[in-house]
Amino acid sequence: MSLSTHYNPKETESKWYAHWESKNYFHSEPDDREPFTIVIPPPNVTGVLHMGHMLNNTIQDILIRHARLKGKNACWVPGTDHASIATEAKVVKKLREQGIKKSDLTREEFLKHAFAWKDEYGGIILDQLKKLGASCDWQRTRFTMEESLSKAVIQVFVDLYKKGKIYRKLRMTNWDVEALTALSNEEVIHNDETIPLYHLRYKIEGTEDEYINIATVRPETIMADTAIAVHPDDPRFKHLVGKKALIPLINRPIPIIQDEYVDMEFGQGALKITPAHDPNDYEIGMRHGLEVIDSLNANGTLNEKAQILVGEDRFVARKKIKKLLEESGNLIEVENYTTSIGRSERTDAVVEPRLTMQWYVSMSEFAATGLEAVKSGDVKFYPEHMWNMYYQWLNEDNIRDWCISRQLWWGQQIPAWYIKTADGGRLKSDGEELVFVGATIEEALADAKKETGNNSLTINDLERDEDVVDTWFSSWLWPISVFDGFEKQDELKYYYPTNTLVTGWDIIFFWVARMIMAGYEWSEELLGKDLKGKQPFNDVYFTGMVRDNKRRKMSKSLGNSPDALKLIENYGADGVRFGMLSCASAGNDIIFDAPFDPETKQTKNESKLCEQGRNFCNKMWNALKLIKGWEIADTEQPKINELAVRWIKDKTDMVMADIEKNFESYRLSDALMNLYQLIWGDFCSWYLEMIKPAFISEGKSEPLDRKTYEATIEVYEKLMIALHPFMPFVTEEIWHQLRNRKEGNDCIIQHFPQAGRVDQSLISKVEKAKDAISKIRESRSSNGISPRESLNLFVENTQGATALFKIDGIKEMLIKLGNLSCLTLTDSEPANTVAFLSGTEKYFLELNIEIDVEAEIKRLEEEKKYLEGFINSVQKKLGNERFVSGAPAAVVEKERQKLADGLERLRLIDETLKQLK
RNA sequence: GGGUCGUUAGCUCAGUUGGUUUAGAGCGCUGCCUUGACAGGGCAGAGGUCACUGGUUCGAAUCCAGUACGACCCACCA
Repeated sequence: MSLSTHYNPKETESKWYAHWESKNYFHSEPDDREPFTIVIPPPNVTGVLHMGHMLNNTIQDILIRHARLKGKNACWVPGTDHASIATEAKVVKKLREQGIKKSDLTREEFLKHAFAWKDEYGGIILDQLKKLGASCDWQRTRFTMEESLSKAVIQVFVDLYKKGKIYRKLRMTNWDVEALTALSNEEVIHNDETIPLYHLRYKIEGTEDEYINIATVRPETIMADTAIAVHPDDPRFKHLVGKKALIPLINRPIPIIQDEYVDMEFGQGALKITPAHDPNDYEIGMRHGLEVIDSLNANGTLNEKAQILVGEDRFVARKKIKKLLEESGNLIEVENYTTSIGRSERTDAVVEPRLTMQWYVSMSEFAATGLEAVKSGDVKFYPEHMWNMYYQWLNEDNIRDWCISRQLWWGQQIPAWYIKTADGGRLKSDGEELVFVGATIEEALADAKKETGNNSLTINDLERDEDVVDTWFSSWLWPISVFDGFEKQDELKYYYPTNTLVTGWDIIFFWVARMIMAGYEWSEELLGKDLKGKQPFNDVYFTGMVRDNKRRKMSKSLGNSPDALKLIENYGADGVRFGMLSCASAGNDIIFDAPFDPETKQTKNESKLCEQGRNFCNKMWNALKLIKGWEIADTEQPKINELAVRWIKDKTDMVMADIEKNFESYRLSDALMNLYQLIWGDFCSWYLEMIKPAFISEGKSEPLDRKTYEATIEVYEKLMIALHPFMPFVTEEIWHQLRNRKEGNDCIIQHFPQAGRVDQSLISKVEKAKDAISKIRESRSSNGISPRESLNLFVENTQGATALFKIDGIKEMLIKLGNLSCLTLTDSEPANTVAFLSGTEKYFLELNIEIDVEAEIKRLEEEKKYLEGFINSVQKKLGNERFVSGAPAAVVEKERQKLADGLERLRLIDETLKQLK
């Protein structure tokens, strides 16, 4: 069988993925092995794979495959998130395109459409993960809105309510006027925007031409003003305090009050107070007992309380009122002003502060638990400094209660009921609506009967809260609920706590912190004394954000993200995995190198790093081709091969120790580089050249001895297993090409190579030989001698040289890789040669050409200069009494050795220079 | 306003708790090498006063302080 010159990832990848799945290698069931568990950060069910997912999931797959090769019971649970706002927005948009309005549908009808949408588009992203090679246990695929997970949400809600940790309250919240729902603070993205700042004057009541001036960016809200505030210490306004000002256009009088919140320096020094439309104004209003006038509808249009411009959208109203104010003479000036504007993360609508009744989770206890979990080391962060950000979110000064209700349909409906009254309202007590929380309506009814003493109540008298809970209120249970842990604990007992969470730092509070809190809240209740730890995961590996070469976050709207699937098509999944990883160290944002095409204004689906990954696959493929092309004979193993085999085995073992260390500290890109250099550099460039049989004639070469061949295959196998977590497809393919395998003997389930004992002195001797070979090549190169021309080489007969060449195979190695006709120890400097140093050995290469003595002298003098500088620095160190007495003996000894070597080298150069001159 | 991270070769980054000769990798660049595994390749080479200023130390890219620049997070912003 002949192999093509280029590795073909396409066929190979689909072939092996199907094979692994058919063998059920990704599936995990509890058994007596040690588990290694990862739960996927569930992507949005309607999402498509982007670069962030690629990075994230590549890392998870590496950890899972590594654990599997280490003999652990590896379990990677995949799934998707229902992403309430984003998905609902998409569904609404699609229905609108079909001419269906959400408001014309019942809740049930809408959900039917939403689920139909989910069934059609949901899961695309999971199929895309398969292309990447993700070895998820697909039989365990979960969805945050499926029955079991929804039941858990309800159970947890009821539990927290009973524990007094959930409450309902009227508060100023962030309102998304497009999605028509409240948002949590974290769902609002603040960015600086430049907008007009309007300076207005309000006439003082009872005067003809006295005014008080204010500045506002929201003139359309003036009709809801209920006061003007000035600073108590501000002399400019002292005489106005207690008087009333008239709101322009509608002439409603409002009091002028004093409050320390006002910044005297800003704008006009006086502040209009609009309690319904600004959180700070609301606070001030509360302090002064001001009326709250809400002049905006939920959809952002002005209502009848505004008296004018009723029905206009707030931004249209802003433009129109500017004109009206101008006409009425109340507009003083308009200036451009840069301020931060909050927009909805999901719909990009400018967020409106709005006073609404919402459900909250009380966070102070949760936050303390969350902090302690990380502080105590139960949960470890990689990189560690993420603690700072975590602390900043959770410390008692910053923590805020979590608004969990959303005015949407796509999500788990809040399990709370109210008692309907005859007039269509809800039964109140002390002005507050009576509410009953229970897992079922019957439970709520029982409570209602008890509380009201009215035993004639039936379920028909109850109406359920319309709202659903925040998506994160289901995903914070993910590490428990994916194992159905709230219903039964058999699997939870085995898999919990999970091992590593791999996620972006941007959701450290949204998700990571809350999962930790949920873990501490419920795991012990569920697992009791069998608990292995309350934390949902032991380690959190934070990936960076993937950015473009201008350091902008990659996003669809900017067009600066390459198409993830196209990249896989172009470079193979292994190539892309290599590319992603080689620029990703934990916690640092990664700058992905895809070039920008100014013509299409899109990022090209090209990447130098992925190309390098593809080339690496090709390199390994061709090494395989070389080995498989050799004829094997039962001949005696030549000394050079024996040495080469010993060296590559030791070198491999040595690197395996580094790799293991790097895995332990999540230095995955370092581990990959270790392997890259070992395979490409040591194995291909050096080892294979050392053992490569001599060429005889066209298409024919000497046979290779069987012993070397077997050893080579063994080493190559080891390399493939070690590389498998990073590049699973190419390694599986080569694994099968290396030998005829029995059914089920696959790379994915081998044992990860152990680091063994290593003969350091052997390794360093071969390194010396390699150095001498490079120097021979350099001499050729700089003197214009072809590598094909065999040359004579002499070595100065010293103790060091004898020791080196005593090693079986070293001499042959130099002859073979340096293309020498002979290598001779000599006591005198041979004529017509160029000299070079390797270590403290002095070599003389016979070039068979006229030697340019001048150039040679120049070269040596440069080397001498460098050496003198070096010796000088070492001598200075050793001449320092405090160094010699203060530094560890080993360090001093090393310096002495450095000096001795340096001096010896200097002597040798001087010697040659003298001869040349 | 509070905080975090970063600044090392033209570019993207390592540098594992201060000592591996006077700092490494990949890409890019330069020279040479094409019928013999691989041009998606080979060999060799050029390229860095480790942002700056002080300090600690026998010794600093590495530790400390300050400065500058950049990125980000939180809060506030009429």
